[in-house]
Amino acid sequence: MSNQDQNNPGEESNVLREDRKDKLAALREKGLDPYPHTYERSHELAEIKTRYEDEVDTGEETDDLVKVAGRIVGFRDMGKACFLDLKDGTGELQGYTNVDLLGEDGYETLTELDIGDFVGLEGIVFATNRGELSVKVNSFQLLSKSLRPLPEKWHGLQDVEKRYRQRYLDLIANEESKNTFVARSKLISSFRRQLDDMDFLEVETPLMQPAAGGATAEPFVTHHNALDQDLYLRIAPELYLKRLIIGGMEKVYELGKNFRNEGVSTKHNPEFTTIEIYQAYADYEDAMELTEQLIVNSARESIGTVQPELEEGQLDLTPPWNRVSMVSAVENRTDISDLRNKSVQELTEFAESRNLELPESEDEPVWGDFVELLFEKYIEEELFQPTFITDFPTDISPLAKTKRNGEGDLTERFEVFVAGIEVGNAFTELNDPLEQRERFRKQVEKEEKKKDEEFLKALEYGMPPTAGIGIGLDRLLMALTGADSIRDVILFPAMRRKE
RNA sequence: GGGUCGUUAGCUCAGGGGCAGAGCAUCUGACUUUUAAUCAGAGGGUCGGAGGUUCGAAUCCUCCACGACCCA
Repeated sequence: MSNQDQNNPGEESNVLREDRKDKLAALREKGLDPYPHTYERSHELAEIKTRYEDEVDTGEETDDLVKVAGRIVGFRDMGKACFLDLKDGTGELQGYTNVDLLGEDGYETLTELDIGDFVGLEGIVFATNRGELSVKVNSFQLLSKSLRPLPEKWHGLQDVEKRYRQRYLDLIANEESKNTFVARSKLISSFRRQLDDMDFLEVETPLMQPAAGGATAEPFVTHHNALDQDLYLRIAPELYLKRLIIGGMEKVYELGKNFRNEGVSTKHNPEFTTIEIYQAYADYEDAMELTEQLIVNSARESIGTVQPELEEGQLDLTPPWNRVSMVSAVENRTDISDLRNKSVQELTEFAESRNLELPESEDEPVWGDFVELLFEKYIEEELFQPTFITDFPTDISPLAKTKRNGEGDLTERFEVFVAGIEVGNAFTELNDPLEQRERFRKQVEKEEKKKDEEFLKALEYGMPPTAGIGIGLDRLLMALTGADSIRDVILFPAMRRKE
């Protein structure tokens, strides 16, 4: 058989779909509208379950007439009586009917419906002889004809590629997937609600920026035709949010996407969602408390617990969380002592002796690169219970303020790890404009100076002491649900185009 | 970017040189309280694509596409 419909090149064709198109035509011939505009339902399916579950005994009928609607996901025909499973956004409910209830014609029309079709059912609530709460259908209406078969109900949709490319099928077939994305939605609204309640203002800063700053990452480039100017999709909102602090908006947050033109992996999607929070007159100690609070509450409100059972064991988010300085973590895990006084030369030799290599870079390696390398190699994955790793090297933290006790090699910066995943990064913001200028100069020797000049200008007007927090919401959801891949928490993850 | 594995019916999967298979789904028939309904029968395939080896390729080889995992 040809894979292309004769009249519509490009349109897929198979026997199952042809059957359904024939049924669609037959319905129209009978004068029925297969795609009516609306249907007024009296209850959602979960409402009926909640209300009647304990009230109706096996074999008992109520007098309550209800109208429900949803997708047919199961059908059991017994000749002159049948059962169907109806699914709506809230749950599933069984419908029962027979020839006596619908008449010969009506019954025949009903049994010619397909799994996947949307219908409205009207009837009384009752419980079958087996005790299953059901609707005894005395009239029904087709609400939308489905032309393609759904994935098999028992095994669900297993094909990983199809689950990502056709997420709607995944959502229909795999309950856990649906639950993950419901949790995602609740997680996001929880962050918003908590911050709003604390009088933070939600703000929006440019996604398209003349220069992509605030982090080290490869940006996506686009072009504005009228301005005849290249623009970059933001890699972080940080530099704009600090301008708002400078402008007197003392508590702001932005929840949205960042874009990084780098590899795709189980932990990286080219677009990902973060929340960045800035608070004037606060420091990184305050940021740790706020981070704990936000994550604990958002876990409770999204996955419904602060002690989720994951494959690796039970995660316990109850504060306070462990706080370990990065240097001491590395010292304890390796046999390096007095790490802060080790030279780049010594650390290079140590790394070589352990077969460790720094990621490729055009810049000369600095002390902090090795501390970070050792941390990532030996400690990061072991951090199952929530932990703050504090006091990052200054030379890898260009936007963070150095420690207040005068230790210039370290900053008041932390990252927070949950279930072995880095979910957040925060610091006491560097607000000394001349020092910031110097740090940028060291950081990007070659790049054009203009890049950060507007931000430096803003800083020179004066920024109050400020704490900033960034939390990766995809990563956080992965940690809370035990997802192995970021694609399992992003509805439509980036995929290569397929012919 | 490199390595390993995968791609067979709508879905879930067997089959690894000799006729293209199973379960579910679909279609036909039976069955008026089933629930992975049951029973009997039938239809459904570019075996991811292209090339090669062979008397013969879903199967072996090469290249390509897409995906998963690991490494960078």
